Amino acid sequence: MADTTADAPVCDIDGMCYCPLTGVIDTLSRKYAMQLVSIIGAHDSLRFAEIEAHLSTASTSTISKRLDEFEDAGLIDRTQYNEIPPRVEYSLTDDGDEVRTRLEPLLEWASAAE
Amino acid sequence: MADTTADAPVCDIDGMCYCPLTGVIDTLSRKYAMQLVSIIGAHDSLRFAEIEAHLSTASTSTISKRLDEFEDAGLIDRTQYNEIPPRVEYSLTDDGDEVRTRLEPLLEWASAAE
DNA sequence: TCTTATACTTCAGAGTCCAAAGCTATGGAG
DNA sequence: CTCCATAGCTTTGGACTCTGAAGTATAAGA
Repeated sequence: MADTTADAPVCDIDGMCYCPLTGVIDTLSRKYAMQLVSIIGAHDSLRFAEIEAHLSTASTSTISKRLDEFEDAGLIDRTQYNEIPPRVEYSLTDDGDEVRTRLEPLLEWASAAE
Repeated sequence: MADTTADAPVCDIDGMCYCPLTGVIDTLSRKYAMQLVSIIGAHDSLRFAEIEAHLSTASTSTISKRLDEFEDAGLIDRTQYNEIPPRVEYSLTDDGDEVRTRLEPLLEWASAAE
């Protein structure tokens, strides 16, 4: 009863447990985030309108936000070509490809279970 | 231009792409959802207060909602013991354990990258 | 001049997250 | 007989997030 550490018995188990995990997982814990990583990774690079066509249930603004967040998190590269009409291409960074690789088994199982 | 299918050139690539994937992925695409599966799976079974202790940044109501969603999705079992005070235990189903297994590589990489 | 094309941004409304307080039931202390 | 403690939630009101629809910028072509 008289313990120096008040009462915080967290992660005192044999196995592993990713308790207050933040960072990349927070970025992926948003609507369409995992699908988006998978879609970009399945191609070498994609333009905004192509992403929209693949992920037609997501709104334009949500896709735009996800792309911004991924760029901030270092998961994707955004390459802008100053042409008219403008052209922008998105592709995965090495970290982004790492995430996609580790996401693949989950997505595969989830799509088989539909 | 004169095509029977209006204009829906989706997923016409060599590799695979999980485009409008819904179901389990939607359930996992919410705050703390992936951590929650991992935490429950790391133990045989857990009580509500223990989950709260592990996931202390999440609010009570959010944890409650995630647990309901997981039960609806068939990822966890909820066992209620009618004692006073009441006792409830949560554990992964076979599907839930399958998800956890496939989630593990991602969480491991994400926690190493922190 | 009007249309087309691309890649967004802005808006209002609906839905989701938060902390804190309340609820159910029972047994024991005062 | 009233109060407190315990466990597992639900409720509340305010802040943040997602949605579809509409608007922005630029220049070539009809």
